[in-house]
Amino acid sequence: MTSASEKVRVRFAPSPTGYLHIGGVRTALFNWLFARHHKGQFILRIEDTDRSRSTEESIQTILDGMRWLGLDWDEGPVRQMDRLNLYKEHADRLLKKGAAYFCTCTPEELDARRKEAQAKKRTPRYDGRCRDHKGPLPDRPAAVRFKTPQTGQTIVEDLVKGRVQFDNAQLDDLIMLRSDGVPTYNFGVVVDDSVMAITHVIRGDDHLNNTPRQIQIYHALGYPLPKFAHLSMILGPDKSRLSKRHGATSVTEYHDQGYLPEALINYLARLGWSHGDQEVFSREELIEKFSFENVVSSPAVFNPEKLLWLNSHYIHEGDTGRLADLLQPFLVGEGVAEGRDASLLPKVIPALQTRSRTLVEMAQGAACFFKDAIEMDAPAQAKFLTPEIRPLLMELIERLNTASAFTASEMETVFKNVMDEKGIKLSKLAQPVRVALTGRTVSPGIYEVMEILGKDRSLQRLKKAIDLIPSDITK
RNA sequence: GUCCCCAUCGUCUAGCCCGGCCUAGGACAUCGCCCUUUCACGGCGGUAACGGGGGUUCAAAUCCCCCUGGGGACACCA
Repeated sequence: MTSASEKVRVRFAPSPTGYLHIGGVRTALFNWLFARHHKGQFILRIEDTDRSRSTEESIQTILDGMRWLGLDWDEGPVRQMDRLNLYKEHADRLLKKGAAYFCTCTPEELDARRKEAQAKKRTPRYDGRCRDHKGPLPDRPAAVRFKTPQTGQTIVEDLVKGRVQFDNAQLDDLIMLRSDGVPTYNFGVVVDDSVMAITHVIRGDDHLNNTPRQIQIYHALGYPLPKFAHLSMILGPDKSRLSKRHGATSVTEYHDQGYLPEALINYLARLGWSHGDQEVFSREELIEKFSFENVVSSPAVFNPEKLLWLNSHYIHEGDTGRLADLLQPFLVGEGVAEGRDASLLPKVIPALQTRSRTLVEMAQGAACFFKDAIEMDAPAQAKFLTPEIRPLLMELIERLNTASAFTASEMETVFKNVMDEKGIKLSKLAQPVRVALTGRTVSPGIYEVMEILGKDRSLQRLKKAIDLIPSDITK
């Protein structure tokens, strides 16, 4: 598709003003997939020119998130604040050409005019009053504005949206350099994308309106245009732009809630892109199959349920050893002392894989195998550890004591015998035992649980459970 | 207020570009059944959509126009 001479170079350019947003991740992912598909380069650029809001901490969060998801970059992170002279040089070029000019309007003045326009329901727009200012350079701090062509049209050929037309009369003169010499977004991107030889600008479609202005800057600078691809927004359930009030929107939260990176990647890839009816994709398949041909142009509602389903899918299929590693911190989170009885993990994890949708759930289910004192779920206790079950449990303990071996199959035999003799169903016995042994109503198969726990701990817990049963004075 | 984008089941989407194979397919969720003398997993089946109106055409989810609805942008934020 793309010849070797025009090697694909794309970039993800977040502004470090907060956490790494799920929408940002999707943009990063599409960039990354496109780069990897074309064996091109993926570059990370930090757009930190908003000095009041950018933080080091945020940069760190972004890098961590990218690493967690395996979105590795080939160059960077490049920081815009490290290259101020680059923007200044470019601004000077335009100033010299007469394609830009100094503007001495103060932010306060501009703000007041804008507010007034909005109040009068008029289009807020810079009126160009400094545009034709002649004479000596201003003696007070001045911003540099771009002299946007006021006639004709600018056409954006977009890989996702198609051909989009804008009247230049619609555009006003944007500020390129603030009065302190720091570039604004629209100027910074153009300079950097040009200098960094970016071939495809893939970003959120909230930037589509900025594109004609940027195209004019490319023209003025004499730089070739990259290809553009504007991805539709990710929406919340109420169809407004996905934000914090819709729930978790930061990658960190998904990590902390026990999601697997491959689940998030898979989910986000399918949000706005498809490959026929396929739902589950490995990273390699994604790289192989990704193309803008199949990127959808309409916005998509974020569906946490489906993400959860994918996560459970990947947990079901996951490699035990890897899951064991990933689970570790979550076990600690459940109060299991670090590095404890790690030898049980190879048995515990497979037993829990089909009943855990997240690593948090898995850790919750696993905790009872590692702790001395289990946490008893109160409703479960009330429901299943009842006086009428006491004799059955006592009988069971008796039999287990004399069981030849403490294996799952032997357990089954013991249970069978009790059931036959007492004429009860397994469900009658299994749930109370489950609660006694794990403190919960959901656990691996009950025989399996006993085998993993072993004879001593199993019997101990059963006895303890009997002690918890209220005495049967009413009967 | 101006400009831009978008419009298939509740949700993600296939189909649309190159009209007929669409009595519109898949997935998540939901409902029901089955499997399991345990909790899950799993299997099977059901409910559910082309926003409205005009064209064009023998034929429109598919092409054109309008309306409506939703989203976004209009900063010395990005």
